[in-house]
Amino acid sequence: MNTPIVIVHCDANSFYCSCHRVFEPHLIGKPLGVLSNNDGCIIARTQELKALNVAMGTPLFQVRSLVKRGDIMIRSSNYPLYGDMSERFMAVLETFSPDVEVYSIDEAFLRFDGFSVPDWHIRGQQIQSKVGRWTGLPIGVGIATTKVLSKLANYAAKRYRATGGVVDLTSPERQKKLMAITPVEEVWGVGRQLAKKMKAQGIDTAFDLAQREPTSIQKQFSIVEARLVKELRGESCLPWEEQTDGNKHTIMCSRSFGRPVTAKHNIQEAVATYVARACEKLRAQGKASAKAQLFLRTSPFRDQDQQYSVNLNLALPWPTDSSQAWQHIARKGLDSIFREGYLYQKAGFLLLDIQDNQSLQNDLFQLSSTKAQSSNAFITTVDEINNRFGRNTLRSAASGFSTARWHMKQNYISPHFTTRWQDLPRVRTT
DNA sequence: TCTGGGGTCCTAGGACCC
DNA sequence: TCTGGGGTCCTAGGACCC
Repeated sequence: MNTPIVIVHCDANSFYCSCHRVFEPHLIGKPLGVLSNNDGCIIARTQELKALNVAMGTPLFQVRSLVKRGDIMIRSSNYPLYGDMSERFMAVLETFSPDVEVYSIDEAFLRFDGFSVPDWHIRGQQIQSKVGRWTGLPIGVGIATTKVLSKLANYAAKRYRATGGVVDLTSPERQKKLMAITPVEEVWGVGRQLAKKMKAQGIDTAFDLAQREPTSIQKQFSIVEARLVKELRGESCLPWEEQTDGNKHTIMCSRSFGRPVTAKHNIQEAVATYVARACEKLRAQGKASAKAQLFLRTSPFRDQDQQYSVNLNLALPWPTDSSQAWQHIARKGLDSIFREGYLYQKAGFLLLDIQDNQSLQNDLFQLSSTKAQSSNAFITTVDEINNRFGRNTLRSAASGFSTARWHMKQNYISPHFTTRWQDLPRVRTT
């Protein structure tokens, strides 16, 4: 008999918060929130914080008094820490299956193809326990035969405490039971808008959705929702993507400013910084691009102010990973869209149509090959130095200085426990 | 005073071509 | 009175995800 393919979905509970707790154990059991860039709003919450009815996306200023009183704890986001903890997490998962699809920084699908496992629930507990012991991260584990069902299983693992964080949903009877009590908006891929439309048609639960014909769902919605129905019925139709990163179609770098910005030279510095960062990512992936977008806008939350939002398409005649080429055209682009008199809040640079850098045509007329090579050698050296000594060690003068007023706020930043030598935790013995 | 950043995929509609 | 049809490419916008 063929062993069915089993898909196990693992994700860390309150991942960003849990990363902080690993290195600051006094935060365990406390209501803890992690802030977005600029310390703007809360983007990750522990159970204890959720219990206090602090919603996702709550602006910091609305809970400032709770923070001051020590009722809740907060940390600025610390992406180097999360990235490093994520790698450790994924490395543990890879000890269980050779097929790991890293879906996001804090979750992954494991595929078990041809494994004969006597008890999936026990296997799930083993995964959970090993990740806990090796990384300190608490995780949920959902086990089923399709991605959508395994996500659903993991939802149940978090929602129902008695599960201990592990749910085996390989049996059709258990699938039915769970789906019947699960609101349709909890299905992966059904957001607010879709849930509203579906409920208007009497689709209230995951089970209701699974009962519909995929063809009629496709007519009313789209092929995406039709696939969801099939997956809920146990028919696997979402692709398995082992190398999800490294094959991006777009690369974005954008930031809100620490405070409103009016001066053109500040915006120029910010844009130069974002362009440089996006091109760095592009080179790190060995890719190039000929199309991009530059955008600039005021704060949509400031009703009292004049609003301005603009999105400019940029194109180069051939794909390149050269920061200088993109800097040049982005600067000209900014000249054409910048308007005096607005309180700008955010800018960004988005590279589109990312392609391999291998087969690129050199521009025979513009650059002699020796000039192209020396420019390559220069930028490679800059990237190497920045990799070794930290981002922005070497940067273009156009990016300005780190004290600039448009820079991010990070008032609650924690040490880079795992990625900076001087921040390594110390252990004392007595 | 203070409201994130970075992605994906799909559809509709216009331009253009034969 | 009548105003092709189909294919492709591109873009904008909307929905979703973490």
